[in-house]
Amino acid sequence: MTEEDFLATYDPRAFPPVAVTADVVALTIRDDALYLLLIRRAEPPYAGFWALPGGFARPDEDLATCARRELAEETGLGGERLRRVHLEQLASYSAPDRDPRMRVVSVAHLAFAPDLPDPAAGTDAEDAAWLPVADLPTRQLAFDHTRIVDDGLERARSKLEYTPLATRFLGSEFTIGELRAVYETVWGHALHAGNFHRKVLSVAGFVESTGATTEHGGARGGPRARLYRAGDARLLHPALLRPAQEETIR
Amino acid sequence: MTEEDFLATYDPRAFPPVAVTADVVALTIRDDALYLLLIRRAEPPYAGFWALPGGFARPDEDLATCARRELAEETGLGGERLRRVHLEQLASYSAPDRDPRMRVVSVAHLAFAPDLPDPAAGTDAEDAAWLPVADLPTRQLAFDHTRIVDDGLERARSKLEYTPLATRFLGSEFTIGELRAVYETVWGHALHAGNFHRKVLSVAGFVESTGATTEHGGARGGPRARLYRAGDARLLHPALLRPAQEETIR
DNA sequence: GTAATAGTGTCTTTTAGACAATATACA
DNA sequence: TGTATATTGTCTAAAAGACACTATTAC
Repeated sequence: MTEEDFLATYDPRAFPPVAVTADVVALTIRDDALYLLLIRRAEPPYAGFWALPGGFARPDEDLATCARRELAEETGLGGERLRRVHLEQLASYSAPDRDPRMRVVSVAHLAFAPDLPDPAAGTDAEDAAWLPVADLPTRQLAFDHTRIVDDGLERARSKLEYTPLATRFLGSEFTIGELRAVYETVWGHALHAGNFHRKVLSVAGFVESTGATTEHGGARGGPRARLYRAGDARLLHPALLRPAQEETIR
Repeated sequence: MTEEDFLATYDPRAFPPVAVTADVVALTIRDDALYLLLIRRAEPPYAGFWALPGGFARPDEDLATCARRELAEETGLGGERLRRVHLEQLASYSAPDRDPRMRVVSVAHLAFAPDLPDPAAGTDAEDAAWLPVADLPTRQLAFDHTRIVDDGLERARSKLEYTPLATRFLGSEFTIGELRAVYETVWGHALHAGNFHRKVLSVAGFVESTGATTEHGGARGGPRARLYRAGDARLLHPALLRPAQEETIR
């Protein structure tokens, strides 16, 4: 053990300063497309670039709390509606040069939200917006946020497979067709309506019936659909797997 | 936006100091039991307690590098043998009071290693040891390390389901029976030998034959077994699922 | 020989997926 | 009326799991 190591064990203050931020990859679905909450940076570094919402942890809060606070501030959301947003830790990003100002370790989080009002209304009018994920390849995000978003999207796709979190993109009551639209939007391809329907109902605790149906049929015709709410399962068993993509396996 | 927030955006140095450590939940298998690498702390806080190996990130290294360095230092491992150890990020732990000295955010990592020589030999003879995971309930670990270990164990169990990482607990060549023993040890229950055998061989890229067999049969009899090495799959498809435990689903 | 293990065969059950049919409601 | 959608039915294929059997080797 070097003397430096010993000192480190003995007193962490001996080490150079590090800042820790919580950043949030917040996803929602609008018009059958996936949207991501982004903030346009006003100040350098990366002034003018879009970046993930996030900020430095306050002394008295853990990073999950920090992430939820940042999300509340940027979306203008609060109370029950904020509580319905799913928030989980994604991963930490710690490349020494990822922020030119100083050493900043980011603990990224992933959020699933139902369609929300546009931000900035209630907030201090920063330039915050829900942008279509499909447009991201044409934009360069600040810092390493492109990588973080990619990781978040992959985690989201994966989470829909074995958890009931797809329901978090919807209101408290929804139809099987709306739930299928969430899967199709996040996974990016069409699913067979009949098989999906049967599968969802066969997984214990995924959804439970409300007994009611929609007021009207679909916009382009069709019968009224039954309404469901999220069930009590935390995991889907058996899971709802994406068709295997050979590329991702090897 | 409060002035404090603005300042934070503008200059992270305005925030109180935080230290960032990489801690490692390093697992190995000995005698059909799961072992965890622990360090006995010499200094307060938690002097005399067992703790996860870990330490503060140096200015020029990211946390994965830091975790691998810590693992190398504590195991006395290096070169090819260290490279064969699987290391992945687990999660970050950030409760404000998790370290009484100051704010310390830990980015925990998870490592799978083949059976290794006992530590301390080559190193600076700290009190480091591989301890049976089964004994942990009787020990109180330092800080929030019990929680971190629990999360690591659950991640390990889950990873064996859909990745070929079980092979990382073994040498470069192994029998199907040895691979099955890894699953049985990590999952904590017996598997059907015949069905496991067929399943492993049926998953593309999980293992590939070396053409050779073991020199001798099993210690208690039986034919020589064929030898395999890890294949090129990164994911198992279809996955090798644990029997569903009703408790974990709800 | 006895016992244990490797590896294979076979059958049943579960699940996934393709495809079809029917009923409902919008335009 | 024509079309889109919800829901259910049916059949096939893939996979999981139970169980049995043979061959090989340690002792």
